[in-house]
Amino acid sequence: MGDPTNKAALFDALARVGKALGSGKRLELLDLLAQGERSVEHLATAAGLGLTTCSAHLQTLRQAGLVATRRDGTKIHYRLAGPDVAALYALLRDVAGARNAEAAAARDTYLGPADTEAVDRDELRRRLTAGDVIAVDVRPAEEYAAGHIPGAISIPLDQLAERITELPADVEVVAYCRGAYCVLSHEAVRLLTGHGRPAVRLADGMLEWRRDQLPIAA
Amino acid sequence: MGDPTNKAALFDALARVGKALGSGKRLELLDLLAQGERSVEHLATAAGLGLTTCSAHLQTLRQAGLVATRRDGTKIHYRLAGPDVAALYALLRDVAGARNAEAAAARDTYLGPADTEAVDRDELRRRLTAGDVIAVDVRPAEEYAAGHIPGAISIPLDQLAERITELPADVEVVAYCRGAYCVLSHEAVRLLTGHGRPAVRLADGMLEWRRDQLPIAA
DNA sequence: CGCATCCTCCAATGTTTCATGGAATAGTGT
DNA sequence: ACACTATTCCATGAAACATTGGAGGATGCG
Repeated sequence: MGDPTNKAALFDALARVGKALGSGKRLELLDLLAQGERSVEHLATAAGLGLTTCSAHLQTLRQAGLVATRRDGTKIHYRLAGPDVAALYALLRDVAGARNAEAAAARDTYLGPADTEAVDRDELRRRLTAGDVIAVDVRPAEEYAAGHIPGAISIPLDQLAERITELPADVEVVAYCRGAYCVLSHEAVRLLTGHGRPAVRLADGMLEWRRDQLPIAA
Repeated sequence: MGDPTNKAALFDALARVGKALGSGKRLELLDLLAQGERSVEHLATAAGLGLTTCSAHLQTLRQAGLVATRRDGTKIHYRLAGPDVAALYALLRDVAGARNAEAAAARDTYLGPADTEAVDRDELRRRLTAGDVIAVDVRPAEEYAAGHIPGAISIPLDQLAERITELPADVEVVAYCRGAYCVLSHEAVRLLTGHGRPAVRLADGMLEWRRDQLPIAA
């Protein structure tokens, strides 16, 4: 009863998924894929990887069952195998942030000084329906196109400075991005408040919005 | 903005937690620790590891922040750093089972033929309050002592054959164990039905019971 | 204090993984 | 068929990891 060989085989099989989560580059790829499907080349440049290196990491993720592929002409688009994969990534991130001091320190360093005010999703939804604020999606345009918070407008961070005039000067902006560990909304709020615009950021982002199955506009 | 060095440092820090989940032995240790705290020696024998090897794995888990220690005399007891760690382990397990064909096959091989009937938690709680069934915790006695389903009695699997007479012959037994991937309840139900006793198993176990914050008896 | 227990640290070994560049493959367009 | 693009496969050296035995540190007991 309970053959130790089978038991080891089971845990080793589970570990293959764990191993796939055991590389910063692969986690970065998952982070990108959580926003929508992407070609290999796009992922490589976005994550700062060599093409073959990126492909190898994607193979690892695919063998673990975490991502799936779709062929479109000569391009191959990778995507997360399912919403549970995004949830796993988010939980790994949250556990690391809560339990691992180094991870928490790295997060705080990356996100920069805690000088930006944040609102939670309930407050955003309440104030959005009240017409009190304007939600701005500061992620790259294609991520906005792959799904965004209903009512939000898209101004990618790298266009925000030049397009700041598109925003009404007297309505508060709520900027959001990929997720709680994404730097874009922090930068956006700093830029906006630096220009004297009232701006806060959403405490998390699309990753958590999708995870909790809130409505999404396409 | 968004220093790539800091970004890499963040993902590498998250990856340290992922790496900790990238070994079958470490997952087995987490599986055991999810049932309650344990000494190093106990963990080593339970997982079939050398003492130093076990200690090394525990150090890895501790550095990742997934486990914590408590000294009691010469013994050192390890425990999960928090309930979120158990949730992370459970989700990894579930994602692997759902997305990775090898993991699913390994699980099915380990748990044996699907010849045992399962009930879910709602049904168990309903029938327990109705006095319709008797819940039997077939985990080792110390895991029962560390917390169990209210109303359940403890008959460890390795004592079940000799203590079968303690069970009323005409009341259905619901056996449960560590979790959905634990073999004990499967074996218990096979043993009981093999003796002509009416028995089913709980579809999951204490891991999921704790995760969903259901009441626990001590 | 001396000794036993329990565990961690250290060093050495073999194994696995990672990054990279070149070759091979699949699909597109001419 | 041919060139071209996008990606995977393969081989290689460098780095990281797992396992094991023995030394060492902390605690408890007589």
